Amino acid sequence: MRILLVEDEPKVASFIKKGLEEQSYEVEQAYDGNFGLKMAMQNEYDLIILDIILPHMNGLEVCQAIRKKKSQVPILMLTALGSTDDKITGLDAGADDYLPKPFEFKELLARLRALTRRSGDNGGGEKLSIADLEMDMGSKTVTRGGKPINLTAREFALLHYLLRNRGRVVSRVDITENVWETSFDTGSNVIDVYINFLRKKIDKGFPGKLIHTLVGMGYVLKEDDA
Amino acid sequence: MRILLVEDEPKVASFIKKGLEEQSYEVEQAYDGNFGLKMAMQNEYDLIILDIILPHMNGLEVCQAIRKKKSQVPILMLTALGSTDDKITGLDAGADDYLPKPFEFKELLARLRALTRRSGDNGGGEKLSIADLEMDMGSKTVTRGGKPINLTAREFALLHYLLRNRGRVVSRVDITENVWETSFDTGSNVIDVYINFLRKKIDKGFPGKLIHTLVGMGYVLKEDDA
DNA sequence: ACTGGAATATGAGAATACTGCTGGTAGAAG
DNA sequence: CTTCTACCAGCAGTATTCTCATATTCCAGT
Repeated sequence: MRILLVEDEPKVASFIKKGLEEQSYEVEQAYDGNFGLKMAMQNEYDLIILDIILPHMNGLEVCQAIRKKKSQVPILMLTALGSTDDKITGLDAGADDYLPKPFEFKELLARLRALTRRSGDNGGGEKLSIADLEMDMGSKTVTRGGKPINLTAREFALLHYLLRNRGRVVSRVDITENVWETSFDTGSNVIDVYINFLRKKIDKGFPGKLIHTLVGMGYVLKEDDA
Repeated sequence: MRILLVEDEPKVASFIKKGLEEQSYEVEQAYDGNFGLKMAMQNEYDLIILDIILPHMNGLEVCQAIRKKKSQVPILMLTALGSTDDKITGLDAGADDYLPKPFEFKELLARLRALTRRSGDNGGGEKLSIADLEMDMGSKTVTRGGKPINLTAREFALLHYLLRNRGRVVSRVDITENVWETSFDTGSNVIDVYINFLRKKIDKGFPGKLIHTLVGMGYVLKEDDA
């Protein structure tokens, strides 16, 4: 879990950093707005903690700049200003939460957990399932109806993505970007082929298909409707 | 934007409801935990505002129950308790934000915007509806009166466009540009044909037509006037 | 009302796009 | 060297999209 901490007061910064590292978060720091924005643009973070009062470029501007880039990183705004109006400005600038100083460290942690829950930290022994299909992220194993299923890395990644979006239709573009991580359209049919692999391993021989095709739209992982 | 408000004090409830409706949010109410949970399960909301102190089942329990169902609706916890520990419990129970009473209404609005922005911009669980017709963008499914309706990609796109502009007349040119994405007039009648397809699927066999023709102008999706 | 021309609705089938699948290649892993 | 994985090419079957020809409806101007 990588966190970007943008805070100019060295004392506060190192306090937060230490505390977060104790919880085994990976923390990178920036000491002013400009630099913070640059780091946010160049790297991928799971969360950004942003002080409002910063040299060069204030937190609100940084926040807006990040959002303009369509980035969806959760942003936690941090500041000494406690009045309602400031909070509102912060939240409207695109922040996801707001924490007034002084705060208790455990509250920071709690809000952090709330913000990152969604982005799906798959570090720990997370388990995903649908119907009688189970995927264990920890041991990278998949079973259906108790039977273990052997998947290659790609197959696993694809199934993982489908599982994370179960019930939602995912287009080929979605899959390309999230599983193959190339935004370029190679004009190939790899995805079809892999869907076919998965079908053979997951659906074939089991009652109730899980992988469904929506022609012209994409694929869904869902239980057959009753 | 549909909001579920779970709050037992009538005064507070109606205060919030009124305020939200002024901002043209659609608000539904529940007066205790049990009922709130039931409503949350049976309907789709864009956001849930949950008081912690409730009769029958407190807000924390409701929150956990909702999360257990894998539902990702943003939840805003509301309470008189202001101490840090209570906030933490709330956030860890699966809430996305926490607002201590008394609060200023505009702060509630700001937090609301922050919470709904996220679910809105991932294009995901968006839902559109008119009368008893519902469209779920996530699973690309359409139902009328609860009955599932199968649409092809093109039909879905057309209905989506009509739904986004429900109540407004859209011309053939509008449709060509927005659904077919060609600004060129091919001189064909594809649109008529597809309107006809849609009619067969969503109007035929149901009481009350939704698709209306305005000769010389275009089409509208609207409920029959009483 | 009546009517003729324009606009829209509808049915059938051709044209097209999409998907499932097989077989094969290159390269990595063992 | 053999096996396994990732990927590509291409065909066949099928669902979808579109065209066209033919009703039907609409509406101004009698």
